[in-house]
Amino acid sequence: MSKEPKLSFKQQQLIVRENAIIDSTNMLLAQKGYDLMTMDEVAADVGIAKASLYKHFPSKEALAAAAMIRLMENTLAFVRGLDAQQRPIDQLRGVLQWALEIRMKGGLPTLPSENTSLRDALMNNNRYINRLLDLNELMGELIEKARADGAIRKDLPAEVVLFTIYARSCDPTMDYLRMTGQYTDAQVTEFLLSTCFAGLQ
Amino acid sequence: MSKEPKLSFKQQQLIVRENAIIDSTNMLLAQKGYDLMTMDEVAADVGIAKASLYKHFPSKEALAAAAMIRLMENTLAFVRGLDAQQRPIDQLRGVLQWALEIRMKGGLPTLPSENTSLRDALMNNNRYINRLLDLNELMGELIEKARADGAIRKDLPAEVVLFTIYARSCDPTMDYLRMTGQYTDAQVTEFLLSTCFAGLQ
DNA sequence: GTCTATACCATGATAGAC
DNA sequence: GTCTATCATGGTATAGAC
Repeated sequence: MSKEPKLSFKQQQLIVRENAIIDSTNMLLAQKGYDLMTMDEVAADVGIAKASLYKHFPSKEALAAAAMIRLMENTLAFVRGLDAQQRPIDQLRGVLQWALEIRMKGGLPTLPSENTSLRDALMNNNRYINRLLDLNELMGELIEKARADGAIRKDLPAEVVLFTIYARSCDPTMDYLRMTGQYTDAQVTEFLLSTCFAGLQ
Repeated sequence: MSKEPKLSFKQQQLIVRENAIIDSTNMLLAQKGYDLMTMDEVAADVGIAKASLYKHFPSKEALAAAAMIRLMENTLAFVRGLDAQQRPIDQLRGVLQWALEIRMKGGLPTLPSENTSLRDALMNNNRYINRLLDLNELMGELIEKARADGAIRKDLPAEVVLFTIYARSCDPTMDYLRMTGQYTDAQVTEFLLSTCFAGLQ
C-alpha cells in the first residue's frame, strides 16, 4: 500500500459511480437478460440520465462486458483463494456452490447461456477472454487432480467436466424449483450440486 | 378415418402453408432465440410478405407459441410411443436422447431456458400449459417406476429429476462442446446423457 | 390472402446548454 | 459530467389496393 493516495477525490468518486452502474447492470442482466435490458432502465436504476451513462460506457455492449468482466474477476479471486488443503473434488464443488449462491441472491451465472448478441460480443472482448482462459486453466488443474484422486470419472474429457459444471451454474432448474416454493434455497442448491456430481442414478 | 375428406383443397393448402411458417419459426427460434428473431426474417425465410404472416398469426408471440406447441405435441407423441417393454430408466434416457438429437439438427429445446418474454407468454397460454402438464405427468410416471426399480436415487424428489432432465435438453454444454470441434455429434450426445444420469463422479 | 407502403413506437445513441 | 431534448434505426403491426 502506498501512503499517498494515487487517486484524487474526483477519480475515486468516478470509480464509486461506475461500480454503482455495474451493480445495477448486473442485477438487470440477471433479471431480464441482455436483450431485454434497456439503457433507460439502467440509468433509472442508478438514478442518472441516460446520456450520463454513455459518458461512462460507450455502448450497451461495453457496459454489459464490464459487468461480465467484474464477475469473472470475482470468480477468479474466489478460485485463487480456495483452501488448497481440501480435496480437489471438494474445491470444485465449492466453486459451483459459490456460483449458485451468487445467483440465488440475484447475481449472474458465470457463463452466458443464451444465444444472444452478448455472447458474440464477449467472444471478441480480449479482456473477458483472458479472464475466462485463466479461469479455465485453474479449473482444469483442479479437474486433473480430482481425476487423479479417482474422484472424477476418467472416461470424461476434462472439457466435458468443465462445461458441465459451468452449465449447472446457469441451469434453469434453479428457477423452476424455486417457483414450486417447496424447497429452501439451501435445499435447491444441494439438489443442483448433488445431481451435477453424483447424477440421477 | 373418414372416407370423405373433411378439408377442402384450400384448407389443406392453408395448413401446408402454416406448417411451413412454423418450420421457419422453429429454425429461427433455435438459432437466435425469441427476442432476436424478427418477423421480417420469418417472412423472408418462408418467402411471403410480412403482412401475410400476420394474416396467419396475429402476433409474434402467437407465432412462437404455435411453434412451441407443435414441439410439445411432437414430444408427447414420442413419449406415448415409447416401448413399454424397456426399463423405465432407459425410456427416460431415450426421451433425453431424442430431444438432444432434435436440437443437434437445429431444432428447439423442449423447455425455453431463457428469461425471455416468450416464457412469460407461454405460461399464460392454456394450450401450451396443458401439453406441458400432460408431458410432466407421463414423465413423472416413468420416474416413479425407475425409482421403484432402484434405477434412480430415492433421495431426490421427482421434480428435481424431471427438471434436471429438461434442463439437460437445453444445456449450453452442447454448443460449447461442438464449438471445440473435437467430438462427433454422437459423442457429444453420449457425454450429455452420461453426465446427466451418472454424474461426474 | 397476398402484396406494397406506412403508421407507430421503443430503444440505442448523440447534441448542446449548463 | 450531468442534464433535457432530440435523432436514427429497426421492429411490430396495419391499411388498402389487387
